[in-house]
Amino acid sequence: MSTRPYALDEQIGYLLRRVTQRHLAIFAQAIPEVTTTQFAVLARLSELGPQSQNHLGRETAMDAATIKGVVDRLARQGLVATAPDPDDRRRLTVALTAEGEALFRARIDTALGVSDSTLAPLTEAERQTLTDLLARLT
Amino acid sequence: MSTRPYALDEQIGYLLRRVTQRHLAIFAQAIPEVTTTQFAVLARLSELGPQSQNHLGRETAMDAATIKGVVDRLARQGLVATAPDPDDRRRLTVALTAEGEALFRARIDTALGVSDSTLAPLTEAERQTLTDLLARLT
DNA sequence: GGAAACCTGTTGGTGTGCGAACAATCCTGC
DNA sequence: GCAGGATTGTTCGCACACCAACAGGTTTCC
Repeated sequence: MSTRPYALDEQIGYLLRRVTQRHLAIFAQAIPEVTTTQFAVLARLSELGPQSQNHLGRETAMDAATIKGVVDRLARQGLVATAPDPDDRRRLTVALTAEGEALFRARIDTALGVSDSTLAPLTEAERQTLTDLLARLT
Repeated sequence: MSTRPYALDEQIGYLLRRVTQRHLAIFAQAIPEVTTTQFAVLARLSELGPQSQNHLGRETAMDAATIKGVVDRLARQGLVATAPDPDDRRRLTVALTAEGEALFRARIDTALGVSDSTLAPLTEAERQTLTDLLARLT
């Protein structure tokens, strides 16, 4: 019967949750208009242009049920607009509105600053190391 | 007008969300009885003994509203029990049940294996580096 | 050409997370 | 000894996040 101790504070899942908490708080403080997930959707739409809702979800790492809620809330704010795809009647095309594009552009620098603030306790080299290691765990 | 590009895939928040997703999926597969947050509560109760509900929340990085829901669901499963504190009538003391203690002990090794699986793409040295860097961002 | 397989979006249910507001209780300072 | 302030737990509302089940539409492949 093994009794390896379970050090909660050293578990990767617990650390991820706590760092995420801190990051979300910094983001919400800096950019109150939208959430991190909503901003990710704006970024991808700006980068890739109009996308079907499910495809947009895959591009932003959200399942079909989640992306629907996010798109609905963005549409309610007038930041994206949806339209049926004439070529495939199952699809719903999601596009940035002028307002959504404007908000995204206006907040890019702030959003990059949020990432910097989150990583503030680390040196430049350490930030790069962390980013690289995390990218290998996706 | 600056136009620094916004590389979503390199933003710390997006990376944290994706790595967390992968970790939660591995955990749910390996330990279907409870969630990661519920397991964290079991771990802290096992480590510290009975605690007031709010204090337990602080020890597991959850606010008062969140810890209440988690404790309620654990109580519904019979893994923890709550009792009023005779010395302070505001307080609700939360304690592991025998069943909760047994489940926690029985799943410790599996839970440590979940952390290993999450970190599987990294070498031992890289895992330590990542854990140390994340710990400095809490 | 038509059945099977697949894909798209929707809905309902469960479980975090957090802010804000509230009532009850406890503590502090005068 | 008591008024003001702090703490504890609760509730409500909002926003992810995922599973499972479903209905329609499209593709594949015989």
